[in-house]
Amino acid sequence: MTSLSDIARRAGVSPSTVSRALAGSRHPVSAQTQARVERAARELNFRPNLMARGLATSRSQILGAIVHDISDPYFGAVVRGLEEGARAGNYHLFVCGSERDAIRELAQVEALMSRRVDGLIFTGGGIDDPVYQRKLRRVLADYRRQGGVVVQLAPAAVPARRIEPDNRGGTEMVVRHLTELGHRRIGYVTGPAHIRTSAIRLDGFRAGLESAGLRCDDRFLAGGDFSVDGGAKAAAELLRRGLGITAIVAANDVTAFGVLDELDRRGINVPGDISVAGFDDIEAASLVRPRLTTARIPIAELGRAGAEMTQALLAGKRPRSVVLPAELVVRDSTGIPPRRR
Amino acid sequence: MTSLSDIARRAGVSPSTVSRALAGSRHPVSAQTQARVERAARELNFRPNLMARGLATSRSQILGAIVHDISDPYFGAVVRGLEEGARAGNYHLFVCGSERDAIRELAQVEALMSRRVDGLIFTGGGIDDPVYQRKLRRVLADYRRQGGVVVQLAPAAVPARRIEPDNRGGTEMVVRHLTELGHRRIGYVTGPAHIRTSAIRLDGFRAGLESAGLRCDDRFLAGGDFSVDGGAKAAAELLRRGLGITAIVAANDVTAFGVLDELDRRGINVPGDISVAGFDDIEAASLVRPRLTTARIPIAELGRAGAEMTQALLAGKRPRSVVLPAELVVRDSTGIPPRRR
DNA sequence: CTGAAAGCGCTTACAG
DNA sequence: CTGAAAGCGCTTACAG
Repeated sequence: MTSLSDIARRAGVSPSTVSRALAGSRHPVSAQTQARVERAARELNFRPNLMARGLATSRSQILGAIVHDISDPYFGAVVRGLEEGARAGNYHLFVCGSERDAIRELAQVEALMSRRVDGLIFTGGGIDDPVYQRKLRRVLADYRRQGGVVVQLAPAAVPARRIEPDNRGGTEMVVRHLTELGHRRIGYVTGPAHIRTSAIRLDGFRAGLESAGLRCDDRFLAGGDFSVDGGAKAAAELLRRGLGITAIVAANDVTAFGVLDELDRRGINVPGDISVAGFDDIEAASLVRPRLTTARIPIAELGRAGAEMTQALLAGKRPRSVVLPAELVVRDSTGIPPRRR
Repeated sequence: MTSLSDIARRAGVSPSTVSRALAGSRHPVSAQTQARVERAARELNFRPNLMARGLATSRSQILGAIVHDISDPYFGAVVRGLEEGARAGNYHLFVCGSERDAIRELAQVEALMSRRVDGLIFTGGGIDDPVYQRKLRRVLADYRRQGGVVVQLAPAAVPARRIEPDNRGGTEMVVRHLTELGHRRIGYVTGPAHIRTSAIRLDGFRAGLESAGLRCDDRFLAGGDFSVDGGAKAAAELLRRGLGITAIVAANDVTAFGVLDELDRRGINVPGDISVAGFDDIEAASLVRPRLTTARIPIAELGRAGAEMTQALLAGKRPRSVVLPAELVVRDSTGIPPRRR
């Protein structure tokens, strides 16, 4: 592996000068020397060792992202945005999956800290668990003390700068859409119980019902986990309860896909018999049939903005936390309730 | 930031000993010392600086993966498998998107090399472009010379150990399925022209037709790019040509979704009027309507196996390249051709 | 089993 | 504008 000193020798200058010429230092270098060094570097195919540079500068130029599930299309889109934003600022991106597990998430944070990532980005909702939160809080305090910054692109379980979608408002909008269509018996499939996002979207659901003068009966709630399977099972459960439901709101699109699938399997027409709505507006939402009504979040933009906010923090700026509005997208999966049941 | 020497001081031993105690060295350490060091490390909340370790050992314990598009569900699943496999071997994973662009891919490879990743994994098909290939070949030679290993989870454009799905055989199977149903006029939507995978799947398509005694007319081919939009446009193009097509095979599922969407928009019944099939069997394939007939690849397993092969190579083993068989999954999007046109 | 020393490949005050 | 020197935080022969 060719190193700085190899270039130095070939260019007939000192390693210090090579470093300054190649690493874009603010220290002046004569045009002639600059050219000679660049030439030598090119000829020797020099690739600076970024671990060495990182050690010397105590800046890794790496951003660490923790996602709940890398194969979930929502996180895929977020990561895409993050990568764009990171690349634009000359950062690399580490992606770690937590599987929404507190232990694993802590392990990933520790690992990222050992890699000395400059910024930590939590892309999913925080985990509601006091023990975990206490530990995380302590670890992040350490991290900040050493100069790290942390950003969360979802409701946080510990203090952190945030860019988050309007989970509550978005869900309320979806519910309002349904109540305005005339629905009164609306079921809800939650997200995983221990994730903050789930709680907030559920709040939105309740608020939506209330503002339509409806009360929220717990029997209309079924537990999901942001997966297709979870959605299908929850839909089955809601039907089993025989509540005369005319609409089902799912905590996210993926869950809604499971609901649609289960209803289809049972020959229940959507939206003729039951309306279905989701949350997120991932690409597949307009590919399923019927096309899914949902609350749209600008997912990739969320990622890009997250990377930018992280870099702003690293640059010493004080960006404010922001809430991104959700937008109702009405497609074919919602309609007026059936005449009578 | 607390370092090895801090621990050493607190435990009353030398940094060398701390290193040996904490990094799982094969060098013996007395049980007593071991305990004292571990205690000190715990008390001081020690997190070893992996950049420093990497610099000293010239092993980063990082695997670098290059994907065509991180938000594509296929690559999402591959990355998930890769991460599992990497974690199992105590490696971290860097993920970089190339957008199927030769320039950007080369830049990502260079970046990963600068990070001194131990292994390089190309997850998508190689790019068919002589200039790019020459450059890549040279860069990879450098990389291997410095101890790096490279694995490709798809048809490679340059020499590399591979684990690849049976792209040709899988496509042939899909075509055979259609010809056995009675289809004779079958359209094909290709993948991006410069990607090797596209060429091989197209070969499979042609071979499938031939073995059914049909000849492949280029008018039945339309160019796609592995995107929904590309699939939709290609379907429109095929219809515009008025060839009396009764089936469309798409180079991948995502493309097939676009085809389905376009046909639906035009009120063309699938599979009543036209059958549609894809390739990959990503999760969404069974969520669209009609459910998509496709050739299944064990995507996440491919990723896991890729990470394992990379580690095997790093351990000095000589694993053999393997082809993973594809499996025909018949769902609702294919059926017998309509009586007459 | 333990430690002192050199080295990994960079950067950056400091001196000139 | 250039260079010598020290340092970043580890590991690992080498000596004992």
